[in-house]
Amino acid sequence: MESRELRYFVAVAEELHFGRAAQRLGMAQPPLSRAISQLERRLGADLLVRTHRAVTLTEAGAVLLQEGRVALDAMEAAEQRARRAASATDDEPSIVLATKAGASTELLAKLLDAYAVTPGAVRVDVILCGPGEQGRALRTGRADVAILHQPFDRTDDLDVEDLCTEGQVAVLPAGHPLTTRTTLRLEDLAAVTDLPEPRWPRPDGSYPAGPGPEVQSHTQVLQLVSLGRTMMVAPDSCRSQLRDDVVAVPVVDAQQVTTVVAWPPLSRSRAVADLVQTALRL
Amino acid sequence: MESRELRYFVAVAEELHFGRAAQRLGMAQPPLSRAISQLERRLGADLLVRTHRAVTLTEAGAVLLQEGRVALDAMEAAEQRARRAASATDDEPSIVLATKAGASTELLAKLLDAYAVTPGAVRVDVILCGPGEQGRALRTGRADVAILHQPFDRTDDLDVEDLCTEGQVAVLPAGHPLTTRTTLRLEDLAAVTDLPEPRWPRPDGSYPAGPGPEVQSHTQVLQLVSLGRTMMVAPDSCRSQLRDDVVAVPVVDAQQVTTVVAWPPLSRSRAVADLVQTALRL
DNA sequence: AGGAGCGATACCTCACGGGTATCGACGGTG
DNA sequence: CACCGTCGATACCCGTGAGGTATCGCTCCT
Repeated sequence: MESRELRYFVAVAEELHFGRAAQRLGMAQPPLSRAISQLERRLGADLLVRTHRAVTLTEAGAVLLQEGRVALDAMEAAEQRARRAASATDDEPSIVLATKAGASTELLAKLLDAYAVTPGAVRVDVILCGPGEQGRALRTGRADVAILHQPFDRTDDLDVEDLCTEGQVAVLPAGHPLTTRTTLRLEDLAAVTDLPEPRWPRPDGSYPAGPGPEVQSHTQVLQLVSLGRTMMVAPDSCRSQLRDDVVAVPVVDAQQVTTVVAWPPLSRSRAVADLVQTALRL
Repeated sequence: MESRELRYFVAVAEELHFGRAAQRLGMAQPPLSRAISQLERRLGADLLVRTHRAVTLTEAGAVLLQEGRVALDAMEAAEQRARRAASATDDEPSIVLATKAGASTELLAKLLDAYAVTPGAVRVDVILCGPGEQGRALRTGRADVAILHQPFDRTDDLDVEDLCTEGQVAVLPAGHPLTTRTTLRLEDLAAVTDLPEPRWPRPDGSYPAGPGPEVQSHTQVLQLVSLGRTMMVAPDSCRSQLRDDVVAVPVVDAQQVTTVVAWPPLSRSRAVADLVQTALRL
């Protein structure tokens, strides 16, 4: 099986629509149809069920989608890591740390400062990912180490170490009725209809449907909160970066959030090991 | 990057010789040369250093070799698992267990018997791998679960559970001088020059160089031992299957061998979970 | 009944993957 | 020191197949 065929299949399996998948792949629909049926012929198995109205996955298709994503990530990781190894030979070596845009700034700053004075420290590039995308950055080799948040991020195929656990707060516009409370419960938030949740972009740049505003950064969200256009639920530690026209109220029954440092298994980078050690000492 | 290019690169990186790699890939050397340099151009990085006398890996090449093997295994795993999911839809479902040819027969028999009476048990196909190849069978999707042996098999990217730990014995022809001893040490075996270690085939079917006989199965080895042509070091439990014209003598300072059951992370198969549970109860 | 939506089919084109022949650079050897 | 053997790169040719456009056939909605 060629990776091209697998990319095509994953696109169709995700979109469940040949036309849209072809568009996403930047090609016409007929060759895509043909490539998929050729793949099915080569595998000797049906992957998709085409009823004229909808495309659905067969059992084998579901398996190939799940395993295929892993394989494509591994392909991309191989390419990225080789690229980075090459540039490390020319320039100075460095590692890439992935974190959620705007999260845990304080912890991260402490970590980077502490690591910078470690003997043998290398440059650390920080990339900001959309929520839930840090793990993928690790799996595709765009990052060497990541800060992520249990239980939101999948970590089943990564090595992790816990850093800290904290509760969550609701961030609301100053003057909102709920800001008079000292604590909130999830049901209180569910009852809030005038402040829809913001919508973050998907990896491909498109936005999910919904009533909330489209956002790209945390500062943007805070601005929208202070304008009374949205609200946000975030870990306690975000309070240190809040503007004074927004109010944070603890949500007592929100899930505890554990901040963890994660890295790909098999990582044999000295710098990553040092950085993790530094993180654990904090 | 296409998987074809990666396969080509891995072949060259492993052979460190374009001609042999091309032969292994079943193609001519010039297109292979071209494909590799095209890959290097696309990555924007040199992967190989060609001195007219030898081909060596650059730093980036070494990274791409390591990561590329993982990625190619993942590609193959996706294909195999999809194939098996398809055939499971038609026929009855089954799982594949990989084990080393001829090892732990007793334990395995007990395990299969115990699992067979478990509610919801499915057919278990057993495949026999060359030494050290069970892990690869898991990683490439040819097997769902494997019996392997620490510390010989790599398990860093697999989930494992220990089953049992035992010492090792040297299996010698009856009448050999060392069979008068009740215990042996590794240095005793190293001093044995008349009985070379057997040579097992590599995954590609070729044999490593050496003085020992080429073998494909354990019975074959036992036959050769009884003929006084070779010797073997194996876990204690192999004693139960020995012919009476060979003698097993404990090797007191040989590494302890732990038999483990292993499966790919992310495996969400009910049958695999049941089999592992059964194994742990033994 | 008509039209819109969507995947499959038919057919064409050309880029590229793969083959053969050959070159060029080096190293061992008589 | 000239010769040859080895090995990767280059030049050139050819056929396959990936991708494009046009169109069909089926289904559902109005």
